[in-house]
Amino acid sequence: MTDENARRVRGSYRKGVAKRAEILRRAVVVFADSGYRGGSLKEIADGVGLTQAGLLHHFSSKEQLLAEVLDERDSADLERLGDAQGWAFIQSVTDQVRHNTTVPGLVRLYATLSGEAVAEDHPAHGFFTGRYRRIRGLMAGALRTAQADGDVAAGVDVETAAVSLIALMDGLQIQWLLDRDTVDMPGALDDFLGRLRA
Amino acid sequence: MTDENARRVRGSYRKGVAKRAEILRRAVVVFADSGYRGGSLKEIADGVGLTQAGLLHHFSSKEQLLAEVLDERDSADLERLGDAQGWAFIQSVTDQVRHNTTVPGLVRLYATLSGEAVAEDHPAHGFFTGRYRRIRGLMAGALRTAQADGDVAAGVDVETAAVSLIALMDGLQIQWLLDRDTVDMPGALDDFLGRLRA
DNA sequence: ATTATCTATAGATCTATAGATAATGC
DNA sequence: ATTATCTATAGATCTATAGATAATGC
Repeated sequence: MTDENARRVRGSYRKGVAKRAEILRRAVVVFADSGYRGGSLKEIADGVGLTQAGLLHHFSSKEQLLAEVLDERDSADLERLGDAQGWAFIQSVTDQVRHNTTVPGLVRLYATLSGEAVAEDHPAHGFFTGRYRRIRGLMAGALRTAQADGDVAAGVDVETAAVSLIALMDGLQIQWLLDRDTVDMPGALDDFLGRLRA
Repeated sequence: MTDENARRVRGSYRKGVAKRAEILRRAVVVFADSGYRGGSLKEIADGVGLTQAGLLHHFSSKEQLLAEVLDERDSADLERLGDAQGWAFIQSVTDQVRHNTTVPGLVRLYATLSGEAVAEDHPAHGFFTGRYRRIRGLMAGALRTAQADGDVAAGVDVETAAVSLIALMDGLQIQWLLDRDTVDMPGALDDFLGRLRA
């Protein structure tokens, strides 16, 4: 009875693991350029030297591929943020924004997908709703600590400032993507943060 | 020789004019919900009681329909802004944001399309690039006047403030669309403007 | 033996065009 | 007579599945 007939599962070969990672990297680029709806599996598959059917051996559906792209990017982002507290956390966010100016592809991924995902039936709708809620919480907590430390002015409403800070970053990304020479993301952010300082 | 053989052009019938306007209204809703790429002519046509081919009698292509939707919305927005100067202009912008909370469909149209349109080959790419450039100019001008009038603090860099103000509004829209109960767009905007005041 | 990948294909769409018919109004 | 709208269809896609072949590694 103990799995006498059970098919032995061997797991992925080395080649498969590498290809899977390659697909994820390519999917980021394609979804960033064309969105989820606009980007096709064939385009991603072509970019990694597979047929579209070959790609679906690694991911069972387009939706699952998107989910993995988002999860991967999300944990990478969280990792990069580190575990700084208070004002140091806010500073690490501005470092992130500065870094973002060197990776327009990733910036475009979030700008494109978050726009698409405001539709309630979009597969990433829940992801973005949860992500914003989480980031607002992190940001509000950091601002609160910074305020207690005397780094942020006493009059600042941390909940509002958290929403606004995130909104500012998102909105700057859109303008920057459309006009990179004119829009100075880190500059605008520093300016905003300067007004919050104690 | 003077148009002896030229086909006489009679122009649209009353019914046609009305249908055309109806299509434009419906296209706003569909493009807002699904974006340009995701929204189909059939969906728009169904919504106004036409076949997809019937719709294309009024607009020669999907791209032309989008262009007309954007032009129409743009002039409606400009009209609504009025001709206030200086701080009064900034105030009319906050009125607009307050009004926007009652028309989520229109908010979604811009949020969805501006995300899609960061792709350089998107038919609305040029529209949004130009639109942001124009709005930044209007906003910077109003802030400069307000500063001269003593309504905005002397230390404020109006160019940066213009970019940031627009970015804030756009970013707030995304968060608000995803979480309408949590995000207070006019509140966050007032808070930001309060920090600019003299 | 199991995984990786391919070819072929079903079944949905989608946009745009051609050509026929119905409605409108000089 | 001209506009409005329909049916039919060409020609592109797209995702997902079935089943065959090639590559990998117990």
